[in-house]
Amino acid sequence: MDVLTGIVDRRTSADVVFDHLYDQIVRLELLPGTKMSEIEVAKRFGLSRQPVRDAFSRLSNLGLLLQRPQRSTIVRHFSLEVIRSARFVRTAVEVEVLRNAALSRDESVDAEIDANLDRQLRVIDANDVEAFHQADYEFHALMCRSARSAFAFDAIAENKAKVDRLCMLSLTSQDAMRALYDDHREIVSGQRRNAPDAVETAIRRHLDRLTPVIAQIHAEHGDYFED
Amino acid sequence: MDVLTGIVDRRTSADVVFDHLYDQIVRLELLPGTKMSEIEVAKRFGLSRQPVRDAFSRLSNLGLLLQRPQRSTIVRHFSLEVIRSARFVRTAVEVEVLRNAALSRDESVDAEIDANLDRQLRVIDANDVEAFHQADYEFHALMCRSARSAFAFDAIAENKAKVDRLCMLSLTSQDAMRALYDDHREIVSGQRRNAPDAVETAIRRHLDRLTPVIAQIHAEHGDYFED
DNA sequence: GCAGGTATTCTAGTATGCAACAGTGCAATC
DNA sequence: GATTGCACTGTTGCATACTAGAATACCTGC
Repeated sequence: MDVLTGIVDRRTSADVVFDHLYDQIVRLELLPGTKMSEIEVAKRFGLSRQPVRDAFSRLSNLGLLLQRPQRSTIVRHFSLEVIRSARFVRTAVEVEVLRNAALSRDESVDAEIDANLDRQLRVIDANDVEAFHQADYEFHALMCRSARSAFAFDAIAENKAKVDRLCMLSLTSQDAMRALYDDHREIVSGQRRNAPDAVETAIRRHLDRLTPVIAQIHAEHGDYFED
Repeated sequence: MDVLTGIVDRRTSADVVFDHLYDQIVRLELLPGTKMSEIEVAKRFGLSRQPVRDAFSRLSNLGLLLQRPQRSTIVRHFSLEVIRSARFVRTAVEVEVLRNAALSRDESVDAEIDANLDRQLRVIDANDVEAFHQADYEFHALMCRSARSAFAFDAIAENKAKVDRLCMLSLTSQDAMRALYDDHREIVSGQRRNAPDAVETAIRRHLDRLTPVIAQIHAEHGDYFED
């Protein structure tokens, strides 16, 4: 969001509420369908309704809350449609980025990428899922930088927000993490061999790995979905 | 935005203000850098500051306004960086859409596409720039539907908002419109020949036509830019 | 005449109160 | 016993008032 609002702002109460709720929603501490009253949240933070209203409005813009006039506001359900759309865009952008990166990359990022891959390996051995997610996130950011398209990562991150909650439900096994890691390696390898086609195949397969996970979550937690 | 908020809501005062200001900003009736006082706008609409605040907040989220705490809010300047990013995403999504469309398309949309192309030709002859922009917009929406990826157009439209104002400054000549029309024809032709590579080349050239236009606008209206 | 500080006047952030509307439960009637 | 009407409660939308910070203009001292 800072990308849009520009200048780093003094932190306002509304910001605090926003960050807190965002975190709770994405971590699924607030489940889809949960009723959110402005008054109740205001009380909880010791504030008036106004800053809470502000925060609610922002969360609605991100698609995390559903505000219905004169009716209660609820934590938005997952939507297969929205997820599909977000993944489509993400795939499109990643493919474009990596194609660029395979044709001409910024070699000064190579060392960071190697270090990141090493770190992935370490946290997989330690079976630290949280850390792996973090490293994965950074990997894709690094690839954007490598493609001299750092800005593209904003778009990826934006779409990530719409899918992130869902990922909290996918208990990542060590094998699954290993598969993702192998994809990463293959992508980097293809990039360094200047093999755009190989990279594209790899990234598509990489992002497709989420498909069965989503189907499984939909089957297990149908009540979290609106469709 | 309806995609995010879901249900069709009763129109609120904040909605009215939002729509009105959005329109004014995109049409460049409000120029980048214009100071926007909540109080002043509220007076103009005969409302209190609250709904105006709401509208401002939404416009900030879209990157059209810049709210600075305790300082005046202004119409956001163009940013080459933001434009670059938006165009990158747009290109990525369009390429992905059209590649799909070239591989397997929904033929039931063909007739609408043909009708749209005819309309483009007519409005070019009439030199109706506004109508051409509209037809162009619809063309790309139709191509998304043809690719069975109607949802992808949301992403395109979203990014369009960031660039749309700028297009108001590009006085489109009949020749320029004709060139765009020819691109459209070539894209459709490639699609119907199942020639994804030809389509990709065409769409990239198509979207690249904006590059010199932007450079020219930047040169002529440097004061509208923040960089 | 110039520089620095202060006071004024903007701005936005927040608090509170009122109005309008949706949902719910109870009661009265059929 | 079922159904309909009504009042009540809870919700958001909007208005107003107050606070605090930032910019500016002015005034004073040099």
